[in-house]
Amino acid sequence: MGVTKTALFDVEQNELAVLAKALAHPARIAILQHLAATTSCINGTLVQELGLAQATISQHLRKLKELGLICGSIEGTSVNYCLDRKRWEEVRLLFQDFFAPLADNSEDTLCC
Amino acid sequence: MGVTKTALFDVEQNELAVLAKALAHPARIAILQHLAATTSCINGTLVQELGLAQATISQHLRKLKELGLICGSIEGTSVNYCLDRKRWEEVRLLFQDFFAPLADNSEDTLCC
DNA sequence: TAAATTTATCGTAATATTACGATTGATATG
DNA sequence: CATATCAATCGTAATATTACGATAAATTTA
Repeated sequence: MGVTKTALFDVEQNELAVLAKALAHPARIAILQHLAATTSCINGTLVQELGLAQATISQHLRKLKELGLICGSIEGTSVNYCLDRKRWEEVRLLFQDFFAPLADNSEDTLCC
Repeated sequence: MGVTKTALFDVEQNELAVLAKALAHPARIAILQHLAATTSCINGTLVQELGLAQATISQHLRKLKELGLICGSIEGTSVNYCLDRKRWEEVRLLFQDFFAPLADNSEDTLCC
């Protein structure tokens, strides 16, 4: 036990959950915000800015890379990371669609 | 070790991460989608629909309740759950703002 | 080539999450 | 009141996540 029962849910539900998991850590939120603001950065910069160990940052970057949210290109001895804007837009729309259904009929309060 | 270093990040980053964690499981996505579609439901219905054990569903519901996304009102021997629409809207805007910064300038591709 | 610099990966410890059976507590019904 | 019904909680096992030191791999520079 202790393992998510992926088979019980549909593709969209699993995809959303996996993406949410990628956002489920303040360091990864911070990394993405930083990339969105500066259009690029290197691992070393993040280590100084975030205050986590180099190995830890690298681990977070790998997770974001696995989901296609970012990519890195080697530049000398360092690596230049940036957002994958196409993927970013894709994910943005997925979350938008998830939250949309309730955006309009907010007048009837039901049990809350 | 193994515990998230919350103190290193600002309030918004931590809040987003905590909310993302709430969405980081397909069962909770499914529950929220269901509540958004039907305006209310009971634990028992979800047990049948999702195929997870009653205790597991209850655990997921508690997590969503803790974040204020849903609430339940007792109705006989069962509990009627529904979305907290005000909170839902709040969270929707938080994610919208998070994804917004990159929504426009998608023409320059950089390293990706 | 040797040393320095930078990132990735390995190994490991601490903690969190997921899942479920069993039990408890609360309300309805006979 | 006894029993049935339904959800919450407890206890526990399996797995995942987070963090970091140490080491490896790759590239630049002296």
